[in-house]
Amino acid sequence: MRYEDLADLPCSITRPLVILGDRWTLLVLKASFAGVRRFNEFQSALGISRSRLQDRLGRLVEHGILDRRQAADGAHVEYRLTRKGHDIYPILMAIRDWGDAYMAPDGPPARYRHRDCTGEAHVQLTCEACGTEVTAHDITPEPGPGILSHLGRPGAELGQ
Amino acid sequence: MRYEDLADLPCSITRPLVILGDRWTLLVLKASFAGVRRFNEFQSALGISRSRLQDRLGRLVEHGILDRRQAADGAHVEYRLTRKGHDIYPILMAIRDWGDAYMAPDGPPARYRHRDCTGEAHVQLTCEACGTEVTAHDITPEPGPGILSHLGRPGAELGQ
DNA sequence: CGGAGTGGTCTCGTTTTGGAACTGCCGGGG
DNA sequence: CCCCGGCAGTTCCAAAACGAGACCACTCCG
Repeated sequence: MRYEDLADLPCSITRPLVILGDRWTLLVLKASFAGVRRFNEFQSALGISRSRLQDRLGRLVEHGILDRRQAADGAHVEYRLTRKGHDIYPILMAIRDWGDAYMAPDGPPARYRHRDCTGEAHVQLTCEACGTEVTAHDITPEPGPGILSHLGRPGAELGQ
Repeated sequence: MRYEDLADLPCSITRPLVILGDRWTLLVLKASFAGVRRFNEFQSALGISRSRLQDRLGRLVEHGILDRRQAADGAHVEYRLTRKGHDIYPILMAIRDWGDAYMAPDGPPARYRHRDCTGEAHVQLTCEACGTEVTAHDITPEPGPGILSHLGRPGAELGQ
């Protein structure tokens, strides 16, 4: 089985991971959220090779996560987050919370503050019905509507 | 620069990504949360090659995310999530929320319900001071204590 | 025109990956 | 006891992904 075929599985964790879950993609997006927009800027900020960066940016544009456009002065190109790309932020913040908890022995390298009140922002997994914060132990997955069209398909035994 | 050297940067997004951000690692963890514990079970659930699975499991054990132990019957090996591994769940749920929003045209393939009240669980990025939900636009990163020890180091220009 | 800066491409040697065959271990049944 | 099947883990090789650097085409600016 090829890795890309996983994108056909009816799983909302697997499908994004086929796009985002490789060596550089989420780091490129992290730079995007930090305000990086230009090719050379990405390259020097991340230390990624040019050909790899080209590949990753192209893939993100292809999936509608970044938008590639000529800048106002016409002299260079800009890669900017789309709405879809902007909504990836909670994923990066969830990673950061875990990194702060387990990989930052000297304390958090950065604080991510709410601009309005200077409080720190954190990710919470909450139940939309009762509002309490939940963990993996409190969750039971069950089939949803999106799985119906996949029931009799080949490969349906993979994933959950 | 080698990819693994990124782990030295003082950034709580970059450091976890060096461990978790490759082709299979988060999918292995997704299977773990779904109750998969045995080598062959991981392999048939994911379609990953045996050598790759061996590498990924070993790396996760090495980082204290999974615990490798002999099962009670002594006949086989089990890989179970540690506390550190268990805390990765919000990352997967953030990915799922995004996947449900943008990669599930037929609706969510699965619902993740709160066992106590059957409400659905979702990830929120909230300000711990004022309690409101925030997005990337509302956040201003600033230096934290963990960055001090890295100020004069080589490579400090990378990251943000 | 010439030089600097841009995004992007090409090539080459290295590393990572996928697939499948193979090993060694253990328990159960004859 | 021996054989067999299932298990985790290893080894091998071809293919794909990768890093580094040279190279190209274009645009602005003087």
